[in-house]
Amino acid sequence: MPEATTIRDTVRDTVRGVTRSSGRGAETRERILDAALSSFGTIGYDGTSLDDLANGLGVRKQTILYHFVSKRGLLGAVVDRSAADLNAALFEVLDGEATDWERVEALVRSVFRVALEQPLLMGLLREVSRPGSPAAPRLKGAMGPLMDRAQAWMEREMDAGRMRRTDAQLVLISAYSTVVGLATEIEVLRAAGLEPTMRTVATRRRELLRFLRASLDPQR
Amino acid sequence: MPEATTIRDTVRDTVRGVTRSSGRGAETRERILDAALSSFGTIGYDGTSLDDLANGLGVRKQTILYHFVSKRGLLGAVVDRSAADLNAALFEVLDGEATDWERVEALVRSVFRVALEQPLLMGLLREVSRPGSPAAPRLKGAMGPLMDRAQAWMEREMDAGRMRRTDAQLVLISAYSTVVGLATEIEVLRAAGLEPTMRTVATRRRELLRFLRASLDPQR
DNA sequence: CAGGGTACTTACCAGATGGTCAGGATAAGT
DNA sequence: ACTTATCCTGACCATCTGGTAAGTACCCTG
Repeated sequence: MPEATTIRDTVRDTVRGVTRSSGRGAETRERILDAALSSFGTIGYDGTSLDDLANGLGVRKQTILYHFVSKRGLLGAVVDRSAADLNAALFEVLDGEATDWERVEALVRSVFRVALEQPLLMGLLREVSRPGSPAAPRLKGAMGPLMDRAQAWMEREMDAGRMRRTDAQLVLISAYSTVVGLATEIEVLRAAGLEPTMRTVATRRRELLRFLRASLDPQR
Repeated sequence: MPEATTIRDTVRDTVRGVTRSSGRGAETRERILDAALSSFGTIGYDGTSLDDLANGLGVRKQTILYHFVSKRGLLGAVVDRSAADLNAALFEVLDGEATDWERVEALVRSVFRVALEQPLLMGLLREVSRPGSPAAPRLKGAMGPLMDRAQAWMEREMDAGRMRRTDAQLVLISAYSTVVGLATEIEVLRAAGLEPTMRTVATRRRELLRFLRASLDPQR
């Protein structure tokens, strides 16, 4: 368990979120972030104890505080990194060559891919988008630019008549909550004893696309 | 975990949990349940402190523990009462005279009415349908009969050819998660600075009905 | 080899938390 | 008047919480 920090991990760590000095501790830092994401996303922020988190990692609690100053700081870092992951996936599509309806479809597929590959991230989103969450403003700040960009694009499409004129923000939030709701749904399915299949997810995706088409397609 | 208490206490608690002699303390008990529902549904179970809860009621923490033995006991009582409210609303429809598709619509409208009248209840559902929630099995037990009844009815309809044959449980869970997701959505809307309107809710309801029709209508 | 920065730890703590225990007040039965 | 049951409270406590302070071990640089 002690796992003496081997010396040669030095530079080979790809720092994902905020650029951080890539020393020996970079790996530990990432491991803490991973565990924290998992814990926050399942048992919640209040339900997570730094001691438990540290024990699960074979590390002392003070190591966590060394890297992230405070518990809130840790939550902030987790939110930032997760938002960065989401942003990367979505900006890629927004910058891509797909246009019009294809782009909407590509966005939806991209989000669902992330949701499937990183279910923990969805759990975090659900936890953080709670009214009293300490990280709600942080999430808003981290996701804001993406939302603004998407909204601006939609409004350009509407101006050009390629999209039906509606409240872009409302549509975006509906789509967002559908995806986050999917995470809940999967958990409820598990609780009911059913192992969620691809079918559930595919159905939900089809539903969302149908909703978007109904809201946005100028032909209807 | 002494957990002992006297036999008399145990019996008394059990009795109090189910029926509830209408003594002087009944009012206090209900007030505690109301406040607990509100607190659990917003800041969550772990985020709720018995001291704070009691202070908000102008009562000592021991009063809460007197009525509900433990914090978990309080959560259990809150879940039970909320589930009873939901059950009452839905069984009324299931026992009503509406048939076939009308009954499905009546059920959906009934659920949405409850969600609008008691948003706190939706918050509780979201909190409790979390993977690690201490009340997850309790909720399952309290809502199980209703789900079973609905599922049985759907399967009868399928046998009679009035409903397309699908996995009834899957459809029910999807509908459930849509409704609970609505609560989240409203909160996110608030966080984004938009005051949620009737329109949001109506849109979601229409969407859910469309999904159900697509899943169940034998004509399609 | 001295000095400094990084990564991590041991020791410790003040406050909050859920919970126990021993009552006190009031009303109702006998 | 005595008991009994219900409802509520003050005093107290073990435990856990996030957080501080002061090291220790290690590498890199001069």
